[in-house]
This record gives sequence, structure tokens and C-alpha cells, in this order.
Amino acid sequence: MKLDDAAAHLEALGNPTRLKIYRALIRAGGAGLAVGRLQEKLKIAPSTLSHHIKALVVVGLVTQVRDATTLICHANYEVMRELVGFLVAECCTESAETKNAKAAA
Amino acid sequence: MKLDDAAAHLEALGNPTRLKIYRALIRAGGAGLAVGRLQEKLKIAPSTLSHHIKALVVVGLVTQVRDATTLICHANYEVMRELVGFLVAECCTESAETKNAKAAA
DNA sequence: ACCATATTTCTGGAATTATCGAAATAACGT
DNA sequence: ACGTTATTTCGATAATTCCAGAAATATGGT
Repeated sequence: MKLDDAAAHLEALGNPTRLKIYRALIRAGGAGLAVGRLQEKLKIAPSTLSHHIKALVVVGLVTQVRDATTLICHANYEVMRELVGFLVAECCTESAETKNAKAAA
Repeated sequence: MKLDDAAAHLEALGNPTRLKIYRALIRAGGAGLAVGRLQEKLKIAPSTLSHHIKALVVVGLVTQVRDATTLICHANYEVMRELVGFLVAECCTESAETKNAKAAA
């Protein structure tokens, strides 16, 4: 994953409302959760919710499948795993530091 | 880590410039990197850089230590580890899903 | 075709963020 | 105290984000 993509994903998750949406979808598991269920659960205006969901869909963290009149949202585990992978590899553990120190030595 | 804190951390990292700053500090390792070195490396106006660094410091992702006239910035590994821990536990692996399913059963 | 439900798009305003140059501050050496 | 280097704060502007009400669209049932 490239840095700019990682930043886009982090920005999408970097809003309490969107992070709650995403967490709710994770907790919903494979069955996903309809937009309407999310709306009941999180108590935010439908238009606002729609915008936030869209922001998550655009970066690929969430996917949607239509079931008749309702849209089921699913968390995309793979994208999140890639993001965490980026953070761990480039921005988290001291392995980056160690590697750098070794390269300098 | 609470959700709002996690969101604040994610937002801080969710900007390409700030993510580059943070990554540079990780790569610098334990020695850290002076603000001036970051400025040379990233080629952004000192005032802009100062603002971005401050955003990272406020959420605890970066710490600063003064060395005479220069300020050395350090990445705070522990905070990043907490953030990744939150993501993995609550927002990443399907363990959250499984746990939820078990609780519901 | 019409109605009902679910969701999105449009619109607009308030608040926040990004950016930079210029001036101010901090800390040191002399 | 003065000058130098390093960094931040101030001030201003452009761009973006957040929020929600109203209208529009999508889908299915009758």
C-alpha cells in the first residue's frame, strides 16, 4: 500500500462517526448491516449517514450490496488488514528503526 | 483506547504530509529528527511544518525534546502500538465478528 | 400506474483545515 | 547585551469538511 492511499484510509476512519459506522459493520459480521439499521443504531440524519458511508465506500473500507430496497453494508476486512499492515511495517514497530540503524551501520 | 481517541489519532495520521512526517520520524529511529531536518527533507514551509508537527504532538504520536536551539522530534511507538491494538481488536480481524456472534449465541 | 419504503443527491451555511509569508520568540555563543 | 540560528505564532486566504432539511431516485408490492 502506498503512503497516499494509507493516508486516505486513515482520514476516512479519522472521524468518530465514521469510525463508529465501521466498527458497527465489523461487529455485524459477515451478514453486514443495512443503512437503515445503522441509522437507528447511530441516530444520525440519513443524509449525514449517507455521506459518511460514501466516504468509507470510496476508499474501499466498506462495500455495499443491494437487497431489494435496502442497501447492505459490509466492512472490507482485506482493506483494513492492508492498512494495518502498512502501519505496522512502516509506522509502528521499531523494526523500521532497527532496519534503518542497520543500514546506517 | 477509546473510540474518540482512536479517531483523533487516525485523523492526525490521515493527511499525507503528516503521515510522511511520522514515517520520517520512525525511520530516523531513536535518535529522532530535528524540525529543521524534517523541513529540508520534506520541502514544506516552516510554518506549515510546524502546524502539522503540532497536530501530531497534541495527540501524543510525536514528542519533542529541545537540544539547544533545535527541537528534536521523536515518534512515540507506544501510542502507535495502542492505536494499532485498537484497530486490530475492534475494527480489523474477524475476531470481533466471532466474539460478537458468540456473545449473541 | 401508483404507493410505500429506503437511500441518495442537492443545497447551503457554519466550522475547520491547509497553506504561506512575515513577525515574534527561544536558546545559545561571544 | 547582541547577533545568529531554529522554530513558532500571527494574520490572511482558499479550500475542505460537517451537518441536516428538502427534494429526488431506486426498488418492490399491489
